[in-house]
Amino acid sequence: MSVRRERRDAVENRQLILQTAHELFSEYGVQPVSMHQIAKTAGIGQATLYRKYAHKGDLCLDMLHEYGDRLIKEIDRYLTSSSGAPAWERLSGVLDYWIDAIEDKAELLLETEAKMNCDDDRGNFFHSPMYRFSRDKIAGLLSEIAAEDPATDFDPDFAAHAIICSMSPVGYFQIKKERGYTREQIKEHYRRMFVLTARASSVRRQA
Amino acid sequence: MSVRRERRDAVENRQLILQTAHELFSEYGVQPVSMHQIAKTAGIGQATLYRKYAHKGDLCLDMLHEYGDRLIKEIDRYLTSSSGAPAWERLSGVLDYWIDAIEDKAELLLETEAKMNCDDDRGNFFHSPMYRFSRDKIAGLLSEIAAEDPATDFDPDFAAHAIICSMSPVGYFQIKKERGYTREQIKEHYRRMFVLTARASSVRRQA
DNA sequence: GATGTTACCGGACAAATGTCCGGTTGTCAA
DNA sequence: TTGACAACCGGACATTTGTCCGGTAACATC
Repeated sequence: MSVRRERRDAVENRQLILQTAHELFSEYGVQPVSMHQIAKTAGIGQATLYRKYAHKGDLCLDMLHEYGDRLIKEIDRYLTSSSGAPAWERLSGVLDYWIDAIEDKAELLLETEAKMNCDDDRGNFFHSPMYRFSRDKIAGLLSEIAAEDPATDFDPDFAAHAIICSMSPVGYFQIKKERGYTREQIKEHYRRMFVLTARASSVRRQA
Repeated sequence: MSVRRERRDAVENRQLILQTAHELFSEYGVQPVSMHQIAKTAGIGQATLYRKYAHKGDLCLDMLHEYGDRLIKEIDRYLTSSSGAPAWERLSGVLDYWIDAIEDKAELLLETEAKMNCDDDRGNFFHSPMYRFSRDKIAGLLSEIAAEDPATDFDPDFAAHAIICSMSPVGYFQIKKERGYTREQIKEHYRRMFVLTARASSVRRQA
């Protein structure tokens, strides 16, 4: 049995769905727009929409992919251009990119996160390239930092996962609202929490 | 205008709802049970249920309160009994309690978390005593640890919030499933990540 | 170009979430 | 005790989510 590629009409419908959803979200916001409304506006059937996207979070995640690809490229470029800098500084930079992404795509990310307990792989943020890439890079940087400091023996992958989880949109906006922090202040807090400790022990080691 | 206490029939209904929900959840699990089913089984109207609980996550959070109160007491007792131990050890103990709670109440917590983007205060986990208490205690322990090590200058409250977020049920079960970790292995990972670093720098300082 | 297979289409259907409103009952004050 | 008010009650209703199935059209093969 040969691999059959997606039918042309299916591809067209996918484009149509993404474009329609984008327009509706731009006009009314993400939360108020229903799947029914998207299908109706796009002029397609309900099932056609649900066949492509298991739920709204899944659709939102797909809408984030383009942005995610761009983000991945940007972070990659940043890491290349700053490859001479110490690991803690590069880690700090990556976390900054991540926080900017949360602010830029708050609504889509919140919607995605809300439906993330789905056991199926589709529409699960943890299977997205954006998460995978970020976790790998953060883990790599943590490894570099750990290599300089023999006292730290945490698992870099686990730690990277924990760091990303600690930056979940709900948690981010919760503390931001509660304390009235600006985006830059939160970046600074994350730096102090995850980065400066590493840097400090590294500096202390050199002394 | 005097403060009017909850009407007797309202109190009775609340008890009835909690008991009915508990029975249904025990028999079928949390996710498969609908609000309609709960109301019908309890023999009350749909609106009566929704008046008390804005959504299923809100109901789950209320069901967690009894457990949460017990947890708070346990942690408090533990902290009192181990007040002589170093701060990093007590922090480790608190995190263990928290992970046990995630495992014990996985379903209810996942349901609560899924509906947490609600802007209204009702049914928001971040306003629960369980979260407040844990954050305060963790922040206090972090302060103690930081006091011993002048190199760390993170904000204890912010750090405590980040630690709790990093332990969100979805993230917890994601990494657990992906790696096939046991509960004890994850506890160990969190220890290494958040506790041993502090301990190490403290030991290094003494040397 | 004809043909069989197969994925796709979308309206209709089922079920869950969330809201409204006329009727009822507990509670407070007189 | 009684009357008035406010909170509560619950069935019916509206909206949203998610699924089924008969019909249609694209793609591979001949």
